[in-house]
Amino acid sequence: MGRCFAPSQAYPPGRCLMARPYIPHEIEPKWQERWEKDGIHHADVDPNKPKHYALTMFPYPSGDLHIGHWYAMVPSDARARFMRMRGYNVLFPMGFDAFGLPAENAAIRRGIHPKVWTYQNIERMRKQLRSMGAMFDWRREVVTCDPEYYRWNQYWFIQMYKHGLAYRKLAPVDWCPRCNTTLAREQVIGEERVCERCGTPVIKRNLEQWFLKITAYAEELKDFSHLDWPEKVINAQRQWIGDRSEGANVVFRTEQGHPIEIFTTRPDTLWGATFMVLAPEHPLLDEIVPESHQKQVDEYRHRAARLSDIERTAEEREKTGVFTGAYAINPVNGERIPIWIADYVLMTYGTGAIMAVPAHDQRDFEFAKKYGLEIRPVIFPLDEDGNPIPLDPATMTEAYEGPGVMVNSGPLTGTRIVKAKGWDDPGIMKVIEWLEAQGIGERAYQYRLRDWLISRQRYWGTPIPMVYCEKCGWNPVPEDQLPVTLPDDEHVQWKPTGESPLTYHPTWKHTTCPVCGGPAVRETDTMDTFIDSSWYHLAYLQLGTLEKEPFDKKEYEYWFPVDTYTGGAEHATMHLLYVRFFHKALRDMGFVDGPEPMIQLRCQGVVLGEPRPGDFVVVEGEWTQKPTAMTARRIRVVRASQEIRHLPREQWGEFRVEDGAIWGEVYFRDEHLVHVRVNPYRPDEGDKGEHAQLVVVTVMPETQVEIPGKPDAGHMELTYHLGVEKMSKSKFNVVEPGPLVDQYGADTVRAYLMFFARWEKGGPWDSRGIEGVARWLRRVWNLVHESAEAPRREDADPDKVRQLRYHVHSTLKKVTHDLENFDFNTAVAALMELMNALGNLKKDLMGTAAWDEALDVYLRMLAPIAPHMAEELWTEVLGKPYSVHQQAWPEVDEEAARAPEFTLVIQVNGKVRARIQVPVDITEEEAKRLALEHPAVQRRLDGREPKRVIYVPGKLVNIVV
RNA sequence: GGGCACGUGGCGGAACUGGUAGACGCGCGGGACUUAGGAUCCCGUGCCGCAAGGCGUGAGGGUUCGAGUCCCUCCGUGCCCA
Repeated sequence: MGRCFAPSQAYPPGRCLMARPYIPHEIEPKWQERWEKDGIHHADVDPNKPKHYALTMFPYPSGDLHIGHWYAMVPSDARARFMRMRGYNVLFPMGFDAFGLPAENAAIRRGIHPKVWTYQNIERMRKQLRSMGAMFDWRREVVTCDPEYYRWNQYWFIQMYKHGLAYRKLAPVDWCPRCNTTLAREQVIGEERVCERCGTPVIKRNLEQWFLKITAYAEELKDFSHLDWPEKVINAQRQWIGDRSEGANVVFRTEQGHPIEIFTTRPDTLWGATFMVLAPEHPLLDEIVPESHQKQVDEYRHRAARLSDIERTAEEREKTGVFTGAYAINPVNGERIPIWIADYVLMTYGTGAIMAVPAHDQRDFEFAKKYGLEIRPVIFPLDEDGNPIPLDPATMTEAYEGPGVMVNSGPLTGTRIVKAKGWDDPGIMKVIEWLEAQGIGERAYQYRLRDWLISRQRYWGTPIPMVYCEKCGWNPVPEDQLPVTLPDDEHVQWKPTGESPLTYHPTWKHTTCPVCGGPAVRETDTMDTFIDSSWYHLAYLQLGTLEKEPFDKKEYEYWFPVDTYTGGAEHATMHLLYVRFFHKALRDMGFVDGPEPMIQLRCQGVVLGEPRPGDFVVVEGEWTQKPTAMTARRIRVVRASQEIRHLPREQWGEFRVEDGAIWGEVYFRDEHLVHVRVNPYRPDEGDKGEHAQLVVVTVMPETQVEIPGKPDAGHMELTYHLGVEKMSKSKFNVVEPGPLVDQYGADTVRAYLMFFARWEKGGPWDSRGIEGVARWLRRVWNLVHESAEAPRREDADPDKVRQLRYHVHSTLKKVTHDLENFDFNTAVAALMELMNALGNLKKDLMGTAAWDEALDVYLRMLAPIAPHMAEELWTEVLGKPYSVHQQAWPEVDEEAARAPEFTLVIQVNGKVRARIQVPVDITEEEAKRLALEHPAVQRRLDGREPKRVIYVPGKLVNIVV
């Protein structure tokens, strides 16, 4: 019988067995509409069912859904579906993280309003998301740039402000002195740190900004005991938060009386402080530097402002600094000590000022040696008998940072310092108590974690709901006046100023003081967009409007917390930390409860671009510099290098220079040049590219370019060599899901994304591999169609039935286990394997009851992975009750899943010598007997007695000679 | 410089608590069916060897009856932090 290409509508039952081809775009939109219409993905509170809140990170609406979005969301969807089939009431919502910079940049560059740009993108991405066939409950969608959403950002902020968790403080920002504006971090370009627009070196400048007190939760955030999160993420957070350093805050004063607070872990060395060091951007410098030193201070500040924090604090770097001409008074002994500035002190770290004790701190020691500052030991180490060993500053080669006894320390002289670290050192504690009694210092601690700076000098974000009045200072906007909405009239100007357009708006910022009713101005900065994603998991818990409440209390009580959260690990120290902080802050303010917002976290890997070879070309032309540069007369693509590489080596051809022509692979190309690599790349011979010889070929306007199949091609169409790299538009290695879905259908793309790599690992995309998955699904499609037409039969061979049921139930067991554990690739592999087994058994069993069971189980297992095909085959082809997605996950028949026999491995001295099939219930004696009798063993035993015989039930017998 | 991962065929990857290395798929080789095929189906495919057999999880060492898996040293790659 020939192949029958009847279109599906004309598919006549009972004829043409393999007739109906699998055409995904005929079934996928159909089911998507039906599911939508029937609301089968709606998740509603149902106290009679166990709940499962599955959440996957919502996308930024950048324009188009990337393959990375699919990679993150599709397996999450498959697992949510799996959980639903297992009897859970599953909530799987979706929304858009819609505030952010790209929208504003589009406004600046193209004059399109960020709101218009964003909502257009959302519209497009909604459609694309639907094409995935995921079970999102769209009724709960949230869009963070919607005033109904961001009013709650403002509400939370005000609550935190009222609870002392939000405060305002001076902090440095990057500043372009030429454009006279602040710059976002991404606007500062390269190692030279220049302004992206004018190329002027960027400096740091202080600005009043809002902070959230995440450090108040540092200790609790380091407790991960309630979380089932990847070790990698936990480690990153732990390291990010850092250890608590315990010490004291001590207030020094300048000669003029300005307070300078410092933090130290070694208050016991206070009497050895011989100078102070301030960060170059410390605001006090504007007041205390005398005229005589102004110039050198300014110069130094200017230089320091250009370095990154990492460069400034690198340990190996030599410390630099200058004297400010000002002096401070050491509060413990009234001594006058010089104030220096040095770039290794950061404004963002601690208070931006340190006391320097060169005798007992290595960095201070090096600094003092370099600039000839006094080194005064105030801790002497002790010898074995407990007698102090005096330190002589003249002969010290490094700071003494260890324990000992305090000397030259006024009333505390003689105090023992045991550990030289932390509050459990009684000596240090004694010093702190003394400082507290004197009113010059107090216990304090610090973490590596800094408070969360949320101010952004940008338009497209949540306005910070604070108002400043000359008389009353900063006050929150009254809650009944929320939301403070962004103005979007014609007065908003999209100037690339780096400051929020809100500042320049003629009327927006002017308001009245909520306290005195007098004139006041609004905060014109907006919030960091990470605020938006810090509580969106709560916002999904509503069916109506967010107008009255941030989430529905009943919904909250049922659904919260998130059971499974999926997304990228790159958010480890940002979003994933902020969301935990937010939860804890909200909990302490009485809005939510429980230790953590997201119990289980799983992170997908990254889909990298496909490695690809460059075109193989023959270039004819004239050498301009033999043998490294030539001008091309003619460039001809000869064969894909992929093919070349498979040729035997002797056919590869060699580098030819004598006749003005070269043959090689394109490694790079731009408008004027093509780089051709003339020694063929031979990875299979260990060639890592070290013998590469590149010829730079200049392309002239009149150069002929011949690419087979492309008549009018120019040299810009030559493809060039690309290894495994992140996908990026400029490298042309971006895989777009749209065309893939058009070609293969969403189910195939879904299945391939689950199959091609371990989900948590990711890896390079391989466009050929998808064919294998497509073939598998087509085979399933054909098999089920064939089965539907097959005549019934009762003559099943019991042995074959046993085999079939073994395959079905052992696969079911594996797939269940794998989906549970996010091992999507092996789940798909198991289904492929079962498909192969079904293919082998079909002639014996198709049409029997056992066969029906097999297909039934198969389609249920397929449903989470290829939802459209499973539905079509289940409902339409087999005529089972709609919908397959509302069916229960099948139960494993443990009896059937057990193989009747297994392969017993027989080893001699740990090396495999034979394998025999034995029944599963074989006894130890029997197994050992069979092993010892085996000829392969006898031959090696050669009459000797085995020293030992090891038996591992169900596995092997190892005979030790 | 520190921390954390990882290193398996030509390729992507399997291998649960140490127990048959290479499941599944790609690619490749052969065959069938076709006017033809890049469609479909079947067979083969870690390496060496005609075979018996030997060798194989980055390199070297160790623990063990037995190591891809555990321990040590080194090399390489990736990510995070400084």
